Amino acid sequence: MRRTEEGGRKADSGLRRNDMDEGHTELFSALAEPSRMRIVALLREGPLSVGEIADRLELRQPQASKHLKVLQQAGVVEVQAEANRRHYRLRPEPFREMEDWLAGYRELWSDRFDRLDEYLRNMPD
Amino acid sequence: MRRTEEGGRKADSGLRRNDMDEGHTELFSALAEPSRMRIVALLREGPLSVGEIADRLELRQPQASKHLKVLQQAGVVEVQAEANRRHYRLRPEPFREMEDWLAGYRELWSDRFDRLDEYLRNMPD
DNA sequence: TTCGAATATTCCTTTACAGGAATATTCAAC
DNA sequence: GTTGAATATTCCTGTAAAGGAATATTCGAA
Repeated sequence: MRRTEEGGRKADSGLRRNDMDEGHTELFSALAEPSRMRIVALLREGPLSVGEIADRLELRQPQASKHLKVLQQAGVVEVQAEANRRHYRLRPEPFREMEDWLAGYRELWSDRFDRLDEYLRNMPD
Repeated sequence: MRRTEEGGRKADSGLRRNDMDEGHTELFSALAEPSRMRIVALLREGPLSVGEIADRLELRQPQASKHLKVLQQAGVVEVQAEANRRHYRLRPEPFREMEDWLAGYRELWSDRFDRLDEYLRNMPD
């Protein structure tokens, strides 16, 4: 099969607000794997080729490719072809999305919520 | 087996800084499941019993219990027993941890980094 | 046009995990 | 103690996903 260069990024256009919570499962799933987490951490330093990633993380090349594919489908990384090499880099979007998602829980550790929490905890049935 | 009430929270005391990235895989894994994500979203409103959670999300009770167990082991929720009922509530810690983790990537979407990104993208080999 | 490097893909096997159904446990009330 | 409600656990089964090994594809260079 001809390899398509445009990247398999899943369409993220038509997300209604209610789908958001479930919509992040692919992202979390992609990050819920030690090797992929290490890849993401490594790519913080900048774009790297598959071989470099495999070397630095002591992964076999096929596994590195597979993990990168998963990360790409989740929108975490994007690829740029250059001759034989593929340079993978982090995409900022998923991190922004995660930040937005997290924001919905930020009241959890605010002082105000801590007091409400305490209140409910001691509430009689 | 006797059910222990103290909760199976995984020890999070001795985390060296280098384990952090991999250390979050359990958390991401717990959230990488639609039903659990919905449970977490639901618990934002406040503590709920297993039955209430199962009802509101149209889950069967055993599945609800299982998901809550996973969430508990990941430290996402804690339980408070009250007679027959178990009241599950969100714990703020994992959200704080995620916020910290995310902070390490925040430069990704800063203006400064965007320019660096652009620079590297157009870099000759 | 053949070769070697870089990367992707396929096939296979093993393991983790989710859902369903049934059952066990715990507790309060009687 | 027996019962019923609330919850947890076990067993089973299907499925998705990860790693290993082998192979296919692509490209630049000789």
